[in-house]
Amino acid sequence: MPSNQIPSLTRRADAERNRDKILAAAHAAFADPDAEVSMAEISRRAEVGMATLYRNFPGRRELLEALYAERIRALCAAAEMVDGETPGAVLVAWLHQFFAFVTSKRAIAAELLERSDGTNPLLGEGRAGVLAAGRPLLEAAQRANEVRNDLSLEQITDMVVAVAKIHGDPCYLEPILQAALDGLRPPSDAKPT
Amino acid sequence: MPSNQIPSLTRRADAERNRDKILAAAHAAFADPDAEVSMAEISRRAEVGMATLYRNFPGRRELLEALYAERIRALCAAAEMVDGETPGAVLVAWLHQFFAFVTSKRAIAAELLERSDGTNPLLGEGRAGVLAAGRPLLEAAQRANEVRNDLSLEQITDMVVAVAKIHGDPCYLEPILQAALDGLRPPSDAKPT
DNA sequence: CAACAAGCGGAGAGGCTGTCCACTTTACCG
DNA sequence: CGGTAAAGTGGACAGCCTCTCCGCTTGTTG
Repeated sequence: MPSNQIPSLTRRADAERNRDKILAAAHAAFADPDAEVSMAEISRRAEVGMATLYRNFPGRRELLEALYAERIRALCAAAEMVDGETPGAVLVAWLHQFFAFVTSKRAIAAELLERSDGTNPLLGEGRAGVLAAGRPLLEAAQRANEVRNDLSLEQITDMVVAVAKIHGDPCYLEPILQAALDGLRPPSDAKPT
Repeated sequence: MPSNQIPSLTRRADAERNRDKILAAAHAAFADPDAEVSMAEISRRAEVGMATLYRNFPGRRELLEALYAERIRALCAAAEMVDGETPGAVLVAWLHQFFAFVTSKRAIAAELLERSDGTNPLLGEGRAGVLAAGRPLLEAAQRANEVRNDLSLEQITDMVVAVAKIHGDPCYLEPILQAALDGLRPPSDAKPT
């Protein structure tokens, strides 16, 4: 009697197919970093009904998270692999990767990493995962007195995201990021421990 | 025959009254810096029809500009009055005022000072005026070699606006702004002229 | 005071997010 | 192989948004 297998694991084949169609359509729709694509648009492109879209992903945010979960995981993994001469350089290098990720999918990433706003209590792996991955880097850099310690990782990532959200081509953004990251260094009179 | 006076100066009394009602209602509606108020909401609060609202202000942006034209003008005027020990300090002081303005009316100011996006060719006095007012301060600070000169004023104000748009209370934002403004200083090996 | 145009309200077009439910399709079991 | 229950589906719908249009009201002025 094989029917006692967990029913949720035996999803119907067409449901699986539809989920894939949705992800594929969404991927295509968001190819342009600045594209602002509506849920209705995605359901149209995927040739599924709204209900199908919303059953697979309870809301817009969840769809975006699913779309970029992979890249976010890569970003978290990168936190353990970046290298640099000093802890501060490591942190900065990782923040550059983070910045590149956000700008590459501006519209989505910005939405995904937005602060919770109080109304949005938990936001899955997106923000939390990135924060967990980066925290050791910040702590090391602060211990080495290379980064001011009146800043939390949340504040730093918020700053990087904010810069990434500025409209403009990379040439325009790059010096801004440079300046902002330079500002992470202690004000030149801080003391260790 | 007094009817040859410019017609647009002889607006009907009720029209004038309605314009005032709209501005008053909008002011009240936007009292909360984070309020996101719709045009429909404003027309409801002002007790006028949509048409009246849209005849007075062709679009949302124009209404916002009218609402804050005064404060923006004050900000421009302030550019000539701030003082500080050095040109760099003057610029930073003015940027702090700019920041305070943006955060005090986050929702509106962010929208008002948004880059044109290409689709939005001219944006009146808002952005342009602020830029014109601040430019001398930046140029002075750069001449004094207190601010890196790979940054334009647009880039700097965009950065400040970006930080101001981060959600969070002042205690959260303040260190971020501090860091970002610290980063304006030349990378410590720049040379004059 | 009457005529006319300026000004008005609100319905409506077309967009969005997200919900709901009658119907279709699948998977399992005899 | 076929019947049936339940999983899955589509698209209409509600309620929001911005902005437009048009027939009626009302201020102004000779």
